Formats: sequence, C-alpha cells, structure tokens
Amino acid sequence: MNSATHSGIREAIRKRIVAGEWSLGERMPGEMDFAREYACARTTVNRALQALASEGIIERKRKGGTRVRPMPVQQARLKIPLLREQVENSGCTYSHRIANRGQRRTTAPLPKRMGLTETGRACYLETLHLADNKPFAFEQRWVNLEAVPEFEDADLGQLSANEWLVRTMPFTNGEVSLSATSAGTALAKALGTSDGAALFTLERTTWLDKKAVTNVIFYYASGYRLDFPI
Amino acid sequence: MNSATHSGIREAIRKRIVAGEWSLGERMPGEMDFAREYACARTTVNRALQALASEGIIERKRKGGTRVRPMPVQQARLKIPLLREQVENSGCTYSHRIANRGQRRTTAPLPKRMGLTETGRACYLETLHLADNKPFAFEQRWVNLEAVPEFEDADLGQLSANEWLVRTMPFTNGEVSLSATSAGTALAKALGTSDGAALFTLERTTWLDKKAVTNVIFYYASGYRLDFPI
DNA sequence: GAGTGGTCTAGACCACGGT
DNA sequence: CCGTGGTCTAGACCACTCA
Repeated sequence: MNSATHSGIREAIRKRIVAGEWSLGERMPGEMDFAREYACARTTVNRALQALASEGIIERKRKGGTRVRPMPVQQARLKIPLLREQVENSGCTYSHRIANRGQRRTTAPLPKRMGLTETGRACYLETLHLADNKPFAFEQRWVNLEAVPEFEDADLGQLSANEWLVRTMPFTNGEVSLSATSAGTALAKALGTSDGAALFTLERTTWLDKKAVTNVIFYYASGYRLDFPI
Repeated sequence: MNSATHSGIREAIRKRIVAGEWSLGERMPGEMDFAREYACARTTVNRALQALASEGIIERKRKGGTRVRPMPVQQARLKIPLLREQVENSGCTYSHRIANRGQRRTTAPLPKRMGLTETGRACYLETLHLADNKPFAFEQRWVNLEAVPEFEDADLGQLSANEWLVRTMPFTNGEVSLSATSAGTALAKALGTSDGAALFTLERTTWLDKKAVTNVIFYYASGYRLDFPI
C-alpha cells in the first residue's frame, strides 16, 4: 500500500468510495487518519481529497469532516475545439468562406446577451465552414468594435474570424448556450440540408472585464455530435 | 502587491497575461522569479501557475519554462443537473411518468455503445419527465441487469430511474454525447410538439470499471437550452 | 549536463463551524 | 471552545527536456 503520491492516494480512495466502504453521507476518516494509513504527509492527502471534492464525489467542511456526497454532481470538462481542428481531426480538409460582412451602428438587432449600448459600433459577419468542401457549420457573429477596433481591418482570408479573435483577443469570462434549431430556408440552403432539419447549435458570448467582445452562433450541419468523457 | 495566497497570485498573473505583458508563446518568468516578486514560497507560485495551466491559458514544460498559450483551449466545466433539479430550479413542479418498462434478453437493439454481450440480461425503460404537468423531456434508457441486478425490483414511483441509479450505483467513467434530433411522430406526440421539431438531445453511457451500467438518451422539449459559464 | 517544473515533507498558523 | 480542513513555508529530491 505505498504509492504515496497525491494521484495514487486519490485513486486508491476513489476505489474505496466506489466499493462502498463508506455509505452515502457518512463521515470518512480525516486527513490525518489517511496520512497515517498511507504513511505520507497530511498535505499529500489534502491534495488528493481536494481533487475528489472538485470532482463532486465528496463534500468537505471544516470541523464537519469529509463525507461521500449522497447525490454526486454530474459534471465534465467540456473542451470546445476550434472548428478547423474539429474538421482536421476527422481527417478532412478545412476551408471557410465569408458569406456576408457588414458594419452597422448598433441599432436593433444586436443580441441582448452582449448588452451593448445603442450607440456602439459593431461588426456583423457570416461565415460558412467547410470540410472537404462540404458544409460543416454556419457561423453568425457580432464583434464589438469598441472592444476590438483592429477587427475592422483584419484580413480574414487565411484565418477565420474565430481564430483571429482567439489569437488576438483575450477574454476574462464568457457564456455558452447549447440548443437545437430547426433549419429555416436560408440556413438549410447554406448548409445543404432540407428545410426543418435539426441543427445542433452553440452560442457563445465573451467579455473582457465588463465589456462585451463578441457573440457568435454556430449552426452545425445535420448529424453533428459533440462527444466528451465524464 | 501582497496577497501572497495562491488564488491572489493566480488572479494577479492572469491580469498581467490579459494585459499583454508577455506576448503569445513568449517565455514567462520562472516560479522562483515570481516567488521573489510576490515574496512567497515557490510552492505557492506553483499552485497558482498549475491552476492557470489547467485552464488552458498557459503551457508549462520542465526545462522549457512557462509560456502563454498561442491558442488557448476553450474549455468549460459543464454541470449536468438532474432533471428534477432543472425543473425545480426554474420554479416548476416536477413529476414523471413511466411510459414503458420492459425486460428482454439482450438481442439486437441494445446500443452498441454499451458493448454488452448478446447473452446478457438488460432492462429497457421509457420515462416522460414533466414540469408543471407539461412535457419537459423524454427518456429512453437501457440498464444492464448484470451490473445492477437490484434495478429489476426498484420502485420507480417516487424516485425516477435516473435518480435511483445516481443514488445507488456509482460509476467510474462515462461518455456524453450532445446532438440535435428531429422529432419523429412518436416523440413529437410524447413531448407535445409538432412533427419534425428540433430537439436538444443528450446521450450518456456509464461504466463501472469495464462493465456497462446504463445508457440513456434524453430528448428535451423544444426550446430547451443548456447554459454554462466559460 | 543543467535548468526548469513536479512533488513530497514536517511544521505552523488560520478560519470556519459544530458542540 | 476546539476539531477539522485550508493554506503557507522552507527545504529537498526527482524527472523531464532542452541545448
């Protein structure tokens, strides 16, 4: 019983939890108990238990001790790859076409999520992303030119807007929203599917401090799945 | 300049990265440099930098030092709440109805994802989840009775199958797949929407060690969105 | 080979929150 | 109050990888 490393101890304790050594909600041994048992420092046990807590498997409270969560939180780390990477990872050739690029003083249509002032300047862009020259995803994007003035003159021939922004513009926080959309006529035509097809949809808004940077909606071609481990 | 705590240092360094103090891919100061600068132990800096690395903002290599990632990984922690909690959090009353409960020797239709043997016993279940008595999501589930024999006799009147399994059955790993489905006639009827409506779809398979436990597909009623911060 | 991050230790003090 | 987890320190050794 000696892999006195934090990950070794973490997995050992995880197995004991799964095996049911402590029932749901029951108090587990304290850090010092485990430290004695595994013959290591308390710090090492602490790190292992903190990892399990951040996974939602156990709950820890000062003085209250450590307990097995009665109802574990189901959570996963979801990586949202760049479209280019998604396409290339599936062995296809990536390309993109700017479908529509405009600029307007913000009036009506700017997504509420961005919370822009009516007077702000913003830029609207539609891009079609292709895999082996077949439609893969359709992108609608607003960019707040007050946050990213350089975007106005960016050359998006090589780099897509998405990649340009990721490379150039950091952000401090954002929000993602996943949903399903029934393809309207224009969308169906752009993606080469039939009217009313169900499209997996990802919307993302990012902020730099409190200033909206960009809002984007990706409509993925029919049949797309976003897979990830849990 | 002295909150010599790992989170304080982490946020301070994050701000400096966002402010552009080091350009993309450029080498940042080492742990000992930061430790001197913030007047703290190297361990504390290490913890701060490891957190930033796990967020995908920086890259660290032994001997190679720490660098700002040229193309940060977009990732988020996605919490998948229980249906009951989703409904109750939106201020509605939750209920569910078992639509169909069967048991069969596994023959053809068992999802490939579960990787069950043809001879195994499994249980199939359909559940309609309601919010204020209106359809919220439709669930199709397979349960591997060889992994969870108790499920066969479980009383699912109070607790839904999902909650019963979460409470009773731990799992070691799983896979989630998000997609969009066009409602067929039966689905549309169950969810009270029109034929061909776009439904947000979540499929999840879980394993205990190498043994499949359950495979479930949730079809959410039209208009559902899964939101999370990034 | 040498510099960097990865990790462990032993000890200390603190903060929260049950009793 | 006082036990528990949360965190910091100073020092040490190791492992990777770049030059």
